[in-house]
Amino acid sequence: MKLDEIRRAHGGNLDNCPVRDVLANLSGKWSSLLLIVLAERPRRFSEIRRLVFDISQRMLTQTLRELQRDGYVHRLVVPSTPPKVEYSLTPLGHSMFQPLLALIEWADQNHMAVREARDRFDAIAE
Amino acid sequence: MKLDEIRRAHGGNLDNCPVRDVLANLSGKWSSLLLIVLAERPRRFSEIRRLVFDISQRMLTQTLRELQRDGYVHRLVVPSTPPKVEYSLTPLGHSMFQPLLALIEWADQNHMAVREARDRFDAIAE
DNA sequence: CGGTATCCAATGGGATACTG
DNA sequence: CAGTATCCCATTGGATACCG
Repeated sequence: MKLDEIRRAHGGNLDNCPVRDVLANLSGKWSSLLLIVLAERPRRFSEIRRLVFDISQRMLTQTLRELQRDGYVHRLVVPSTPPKVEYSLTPLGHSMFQPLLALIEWADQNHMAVREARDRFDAIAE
Repeated sequence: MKLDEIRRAHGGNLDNCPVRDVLANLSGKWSSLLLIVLAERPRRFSEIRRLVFDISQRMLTQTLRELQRDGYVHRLVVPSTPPKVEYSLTPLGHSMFQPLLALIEWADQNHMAVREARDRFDAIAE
């Protein structure tokens, strides 16, 4: 794909633009972290909460709903007492997670380079 | 890389977590769009503004600064009258753009699947 | 031309309390 | 257990005016 095609997809067609429309919902504070947890294996609500221990209950519910709405996450309710709810990645979710994982691995490997760039920038600016 | 390693990198080490620290700055409303424009070729301030025509001057300046601070973007001032400022991707920026582009292409190719998932979700919820 | 500065509205997100 | 509901604060981002 050519870069100018991607760029032009944005012009004149703002709400439909894939970059804006799709990536926007992956850009939240918690989305990628929840996807990492669910890509490993299906998890229950309380399990996810323990793993991402500083997320509030409100944001966990809300972010899972958004990911479910976009078709990345499946929500399975097991009616029992107490109720169980299991979250898992859909095929679409797994498909999307492949390129996302590449970006996550880049972040992991180049974390220090970014931090050093920041320190240099801040040192000059003072 | 194993998923549980990525996940565990988050636990107990919150501010240093690469996922949070690096991806957070790529998650803004304009970051990926500006990176797409600059990955094509270097551009002047006013050029970028024309291409991403609905960005405000304030957000263009601010987002470019953040990308520059993290080491993705280089800012070259040509002192002339009128002044010229050219923005371009650094080697680190080009390196990061490879996995980002894969995600952008995924978004482009699966845009409709995501929209359909949304419609189904909204239809059930009503 | 390429910015800053200021003000304001909208959104994101945390804390707490309550519920089937 | 897995949520909702409410309130409130912090951050994001848009509009406008001004500047070297």
